[in-house]
Amino acid sequence: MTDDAARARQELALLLRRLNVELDAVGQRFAEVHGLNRTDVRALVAIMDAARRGEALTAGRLGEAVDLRSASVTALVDRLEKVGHLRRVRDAGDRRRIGLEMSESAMAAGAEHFGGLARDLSAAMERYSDDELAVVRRWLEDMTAAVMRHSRGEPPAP
Amino acid sequence: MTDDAARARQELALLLRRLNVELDAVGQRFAEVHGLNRTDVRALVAIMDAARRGEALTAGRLGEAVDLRSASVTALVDRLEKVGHLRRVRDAGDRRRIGLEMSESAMAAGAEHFGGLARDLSAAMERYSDDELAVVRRWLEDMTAAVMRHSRGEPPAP
DNA sequence: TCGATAATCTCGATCGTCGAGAGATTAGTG
DNA sequence: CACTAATCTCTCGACGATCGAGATTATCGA
Repeated sequence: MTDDAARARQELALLLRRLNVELDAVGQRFAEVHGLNRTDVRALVAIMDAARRGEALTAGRLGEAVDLRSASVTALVDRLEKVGHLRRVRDAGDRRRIGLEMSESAMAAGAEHFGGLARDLSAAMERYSDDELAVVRRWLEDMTAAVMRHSRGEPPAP
Repeated sequence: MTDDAARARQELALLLRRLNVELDAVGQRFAEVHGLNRTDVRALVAIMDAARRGEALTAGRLGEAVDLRSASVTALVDRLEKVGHLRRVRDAGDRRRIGLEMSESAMAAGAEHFGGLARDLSAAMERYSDDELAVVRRWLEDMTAAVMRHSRGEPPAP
């Protein structure tokens, strides 16, 4: 491979990092607008994702999703419930469990903010052909796989 | 546009978010391995980036880079200096200023961890042609621009 | 019923962040 | 040259998020 090609790939890695930073800023902005901290946003996103899959997250599973201990989850849910983003709902089947349901207002705010971003991104992709988007898709999947392997300390190429 | 095309673009947005999460996990892992918190890592990255540009970050500019007040920057630099990742160096020209220099060990640890990731990513790009990488590059730049516009509350398309 | 298990909550302590203000140094002005 | 304003960093006290340990409530099997 040429030096040019190597440099081009390094530049892509830097561009990806830049995009990563900007995407983080979107979450940051959402947090500031709604008076939330980073963990609160991650929790709401986790609950929304679960809802999209048709599951109702329990307090315990939320703790796993955002990597917090039970004491912190209680405080987290207290915060979000106090400002009306969340409801605690005792599970009818297993009454030890606490189901977490997002309020309509929080759902709407999330959809407005992040859904709006998804729309903007989608609109920015309109100028791309199906073939081009297929290349991007493959690249995203390959990069994700490479990052996951790196995170687990596994050797690079498959 | 067809529904299929719209769904394909939404899937790309989701893939991007997934990759974003995995990249965050890499930073998280680095933090855990070295006993640092998230802010500490962001600070070290900011200092490394500045060093790569040939600048020596001052305490004030570091605060701007990671969005912390001066009191927090002092505590941050205290932490990093205590474990030997950083040195305070009084600026000779303006003796109010404190220059921040990374220690060789911290620089090496960062290069090993994040440089290794960059290598893995680069290796995963070897299977792509120049044309394909050009498409990805354009896409990354377009997405970054779209995200930045969205963050500033500006209308989507250029 | 009773002990084991599971899910959640309470309490006290620790750590990161902030606002306000102090101390030190420089730049500008008469 | 003195004096004031501006700039940069640090100190102090307070607040909030998180954690570990243990208590509480509910379920299940013997």
